[in-house]
Amino acid sequence: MARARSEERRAEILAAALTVIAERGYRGATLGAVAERVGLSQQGLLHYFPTKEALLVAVLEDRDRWDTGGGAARGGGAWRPDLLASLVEYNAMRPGVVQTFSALLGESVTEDHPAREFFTTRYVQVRADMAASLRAEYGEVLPGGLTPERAAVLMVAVLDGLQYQWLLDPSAVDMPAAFRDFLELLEGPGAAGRAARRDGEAGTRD
Amino acid sequence: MARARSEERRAEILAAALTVIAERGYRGATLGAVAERVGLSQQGLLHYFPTKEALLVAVLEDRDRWDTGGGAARGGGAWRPDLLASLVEYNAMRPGVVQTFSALLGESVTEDHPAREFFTTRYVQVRADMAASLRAEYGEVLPGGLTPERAAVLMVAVLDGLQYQWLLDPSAVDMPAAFRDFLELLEGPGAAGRAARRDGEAGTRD
DNA sequence: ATTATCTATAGATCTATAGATAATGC
DNA sequence: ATTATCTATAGATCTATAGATAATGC
Repeated sequence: MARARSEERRAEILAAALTVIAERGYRGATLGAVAERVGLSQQGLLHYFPTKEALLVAVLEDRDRWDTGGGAARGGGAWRPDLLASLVEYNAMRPGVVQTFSALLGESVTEDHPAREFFTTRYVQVRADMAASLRAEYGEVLPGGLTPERAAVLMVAVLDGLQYQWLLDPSAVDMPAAFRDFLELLEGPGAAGRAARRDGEAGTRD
Repeated sequence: MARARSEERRAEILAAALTVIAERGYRGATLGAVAERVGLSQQGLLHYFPTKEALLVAVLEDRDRWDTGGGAARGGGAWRPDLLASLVEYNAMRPGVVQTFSALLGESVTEDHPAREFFTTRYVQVRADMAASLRAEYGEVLPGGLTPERAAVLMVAVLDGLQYQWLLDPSAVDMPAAFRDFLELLEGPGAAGRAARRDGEAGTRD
């Protein structure tokens, strides 16, 4: 019971940290602000996460579990283009989470940032997984003419870049539609039909 | 003479601010660190820029002049795809500047960030200028099938997104090559030849 | 007068440590 | 014993204001 309580508390704290980081970035986030949101004193929070950096690491590990933890996600299938299109649609409904990780990604390029290695390692793996998915689907050359590896770099770039434009000006940027546009460039005309056939779904996109 | 001295000093301070922001972001940058780099006391610096925010605004205004100030840049021609390809190549040689603005863009999505409006306004205009350039070149539909407006959103996303991947792991990402890949997707095969003909240059890309 | 700088410092914060108190689990 | 929290506080910073000093420009 105590253990369960404790886990609950930690989860509450992580959720609060997500929110505060979205509002102010990691450097701007204060332990006091996170604690207040949970209804703890700042020192009470430090009982669960002994340092500010430990809290950030926990936030990042949590994300890692989410992204790669699900059964279907393991082994390269998580970053299939059609699943990504759904992910983008899902993300467009939770600006808070997108804002947290966009703020962290932006900060992570500065020196000695505790999230830097996380993002670096993660992108190596995400690009590799995407390339594998694209290769499985299209072989060595996509309809648009790129190799899977070269397409993967652009895919990650589009995903991240769209988030910034969308966060800054949600009404000016239709993030899911833009991502679908990009997929069509990569996959050539008829991509929507191909995806629908594979999933056994009817209906068209766009 | 006093005026000239003063302008020089301000320029020195702006250059130092660029560097410190690249290292630590705006929130992490301290006036003391900027001042030290110029060889001034923190209070001496405040003589030139009365607040930290005033210093940031000056950095951003400086960038605005750079981007849109040149004669050829005015009126929409600055964001032509072929010029962008050169800009990306140029940027790949100055990671410091790229890092400054990538860090600022990342921070700008957090609440009440003093650069938020700058980036929001800027992106509206950049997208519009790009769309105008693409329309002038291709008309209502690009070879890849997108309208100029829809292509512009993706182009900005690719530019920003590639910078993060490249800053985190320069040896893993060939930023200029990736951007050329994207242009070929947009413009279809033969884009390199088309650009070369327009510029009266020989030679191929890629 | 104005400009360029400096010393001193007020007033806010922030992280993290120390040590106490109360409740829970063997 | 261990867990969950709290009060108190040390030790660092940070921004910005106040006021002094020296040099430059009319």
